[in-house]
Amino acid sequence: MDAPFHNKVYIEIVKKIRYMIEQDGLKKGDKIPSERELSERLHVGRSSVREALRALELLGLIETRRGEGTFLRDAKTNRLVELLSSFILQDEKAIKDVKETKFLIEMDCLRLIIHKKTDEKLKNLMKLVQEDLIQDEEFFLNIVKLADNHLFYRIWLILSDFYRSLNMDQGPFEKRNYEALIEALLTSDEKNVLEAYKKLRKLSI
Amino acid sequence: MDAPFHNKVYIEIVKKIRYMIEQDGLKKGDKIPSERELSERLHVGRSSVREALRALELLGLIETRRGEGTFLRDAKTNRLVELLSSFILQDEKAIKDVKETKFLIEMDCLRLIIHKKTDEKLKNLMKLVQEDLIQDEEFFLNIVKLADNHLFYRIWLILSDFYRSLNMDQGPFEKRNYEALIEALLTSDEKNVLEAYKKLRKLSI
DNA sequence: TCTCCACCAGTGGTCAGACCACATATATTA
DNA sequence: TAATATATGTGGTCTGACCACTGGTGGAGA
Repeated sequence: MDAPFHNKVYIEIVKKIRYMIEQDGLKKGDKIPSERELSERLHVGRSSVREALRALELLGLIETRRGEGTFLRDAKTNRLVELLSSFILQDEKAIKDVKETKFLIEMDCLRLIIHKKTDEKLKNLMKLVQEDLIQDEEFFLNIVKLADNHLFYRIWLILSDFYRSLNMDQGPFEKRNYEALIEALLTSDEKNVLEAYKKLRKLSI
Repeated sequence: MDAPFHNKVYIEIVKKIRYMIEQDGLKKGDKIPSERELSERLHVGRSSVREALRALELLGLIETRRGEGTFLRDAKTNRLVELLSSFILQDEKAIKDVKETKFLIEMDCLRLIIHKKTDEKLKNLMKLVQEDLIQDEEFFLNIVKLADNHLFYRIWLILSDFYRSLNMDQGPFEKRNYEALIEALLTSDEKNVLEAYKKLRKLSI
């Protein structure tokens, strides 16, 4: 119906749904119109609407509950990773890239933190470590958040999912390394910070 | 039909397609069975097959050509990053984050290059600069490629697109800054490299 | 014989309608 | 009032029907 010229209908629908979400200011957990309603409002067949929704679902951007409806989802836990990893990550190089990218971004975040006033929050994080309340992934989730760069945050989340799905042996959680990293951050000395990080990650470079 | 217990049919189909690809040893570019054939072989409706295929398509794992068929794509050009940009980046048009991220990634790539044997290619790049054949964007495209991390490459491409669309005033292309950056890279000294970069980008930090 | 072109089968793209399974709200009944 | 039955709305799936496009094939014409 809509654009037989170039784009496929379901792609148009994806865009329109995204636009709709933006317009109506929908948040995570909010309900989006039913398939039948979308079908009518957009003047397309329900099957096309479903193709768009299924794609978005596979990406983890929406969640459908039979008998209830379709809801926006917190993109944090997405199946995207599972899928892509099973299709892509056989490649040695790709795995290496994921790891490398994740570590480099973590280092960038550390650098960003140095130039911000985050002592208070760092001390809170320190407490969490000392009280054995968090481990590696959550620790760096906090770090990345402190860096206050939403893009890095999103990218890191995906990479972290990937990384987890690789089931790489990380060795035990050595608390003192994490404590040392925070201490280094509190000194605001880049060199110290990076050294602490490399020790934590057992990197040589 | 298949698993009425919990899983949705289209998810099962995704899995089976993946299995099929593995079994038949299909490579990128190869054709996968037609929608109708899959429908028969898997004993499901064609619409369910399509939902699965559309999802895989949106992920960039397959490519469909009307009148021809459905083909496996080079998984290396996955949509990981495009997804980030179209759904997540759009929400928070944090211009500052885009700029910051782009620059940090460029610096990461520079660091990566230092540890690789790329002198030859750097010298070629130097020639291009000297002969006025390239400007900023293409210059850094080369740099990012040299870093040899596909993930960074994809991310940078998106950021670069976005950055360009922001129409930020970059000032004139000062050739000598780019030449100096390459020279610094040839010295393999991280400090020199980063200083050259910061001068080029007029960064203070 | 060779070349060109119309035709046809196969493929993806889309729509409409019909069920089913499930969840919730509403009306009915004990 | 509380428990139950019904109605309605939702996603899940299948079927069959077209359309638009591609590529090959076979026949007409040179």
